[in-house]
Amino acid sequence: MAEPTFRAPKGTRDILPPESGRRRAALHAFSEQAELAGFGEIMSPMFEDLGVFKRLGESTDVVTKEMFDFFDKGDPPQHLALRPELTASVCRGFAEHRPTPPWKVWYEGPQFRYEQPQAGRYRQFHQLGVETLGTDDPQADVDVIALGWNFFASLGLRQVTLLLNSLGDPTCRPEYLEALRGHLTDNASSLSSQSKVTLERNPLRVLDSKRNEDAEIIAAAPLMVDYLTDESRDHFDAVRAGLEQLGIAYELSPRLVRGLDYYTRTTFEFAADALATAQNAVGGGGRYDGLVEDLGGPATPGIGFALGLDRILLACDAEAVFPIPEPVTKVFVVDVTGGSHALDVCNTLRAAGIGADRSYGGRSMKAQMKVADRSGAPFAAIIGEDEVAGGEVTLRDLRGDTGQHRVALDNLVATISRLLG
RNA sequence: GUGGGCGUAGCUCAGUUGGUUAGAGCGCCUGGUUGUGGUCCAGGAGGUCGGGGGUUCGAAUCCCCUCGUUCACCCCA
Repeated sequence: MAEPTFRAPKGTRDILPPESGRRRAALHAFSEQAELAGFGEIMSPMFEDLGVFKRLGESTDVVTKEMFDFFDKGDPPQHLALRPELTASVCRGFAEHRPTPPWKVWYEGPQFRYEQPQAGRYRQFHQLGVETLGTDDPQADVDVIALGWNFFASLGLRQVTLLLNSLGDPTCRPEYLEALRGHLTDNASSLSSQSKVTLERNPLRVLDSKRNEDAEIIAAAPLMVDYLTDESRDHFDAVRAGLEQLGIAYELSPRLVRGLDYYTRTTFEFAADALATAQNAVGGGGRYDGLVEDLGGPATPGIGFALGLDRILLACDAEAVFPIPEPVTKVFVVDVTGGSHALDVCNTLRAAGIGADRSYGGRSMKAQMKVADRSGAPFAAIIGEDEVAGGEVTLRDLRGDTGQHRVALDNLVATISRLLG
């Protein structure tokens, strides 16, 4: 294959029609549900001061080695980074604008991480998310989780598992970390070399390891849930009760830790069981009760999630649900008199809200009919010398067996509206 | 960052032990008598066989390097 001069950068891709229409439909479904649940959209910058993301944690790979960072042309230059996620931006925005809590926002957009691409993993990927800041009511957690759950269901996905855990709070976590570190250190000689390194940085992360040699030690490790303070325990129980009240099935996953260090208490992940790849997490989130304060704002609790649109659509493919939407073109105008009548007719139909398209370049009727067929439009409006003379078009049913008949130009919009029901 | 698979027309792929102008299907274009698609038929366009170097009389086919892609580790959505 002759190499094109340029191609989309590694880990990025062009989303072409009609697949792009499917993504837009998914985005629309999400925004609609978020708005119904009282969330308003936040549109934040694609890049931020690097410091905003550094607050995500010094031991997270997202921060330490996956950042697309650069310096601007200022004097002195500012160290900026393309956003690797949006929770930090939302919290920065909260700290900056001080909206009245509770502040409920949703977002969608591309995020960037400098990683090796693989199945379901891209350097530019699209996330949908919500954040509720300013309340630590466990029912806010439930509302957030339910929104994600219902969104998956609305797409038709059935094989999604909600994994739930609590990562404790600043009071009980240190005690647990000490116990965990003790256990892992005692068994360090059997741990994989990578996990030994991870143990130094952040023992919690060792629980994430998929390496066989670590499995036994991880299975025997102490669990956070056994160390929760009464307060965190009560919160966790209330979240579980709320989910049960709404009939949302969840699976307790006591070793679920998340890749960002800011999480506290409620932590969850949506796993797409239909995906056979290593990346089957289609969404994840939790509480981050200290993040706003870290970013210079008032102490503010928060809960939210981010869903990966790219993976969600892969999961839809795997479950054969949420197909590409029907084409918008309802009438394909075939004009064999040169094309200027198609110009008028298309313009009229479009003004009336009826999707209309045509071909260009004065092609033969046969060629134009072929394009009409391919367009998916249910009707072709044919214009030849006869029709022009009579102020009419020939309306042909391309999908059914109604045949074709002449329609006066003045009645075209009404006729098609009636036929489309 | 580490390791494996793969790179032949727009797409999916054939290319026999290295041997003449590199093939198929789909898609695309043009026709099949004067204005009609989805079926059928006939033509046609389109490839420096990812790139570079080497071995050879001769390489898509063998060797080396490189780039791209893909999967996995890591990490995460």
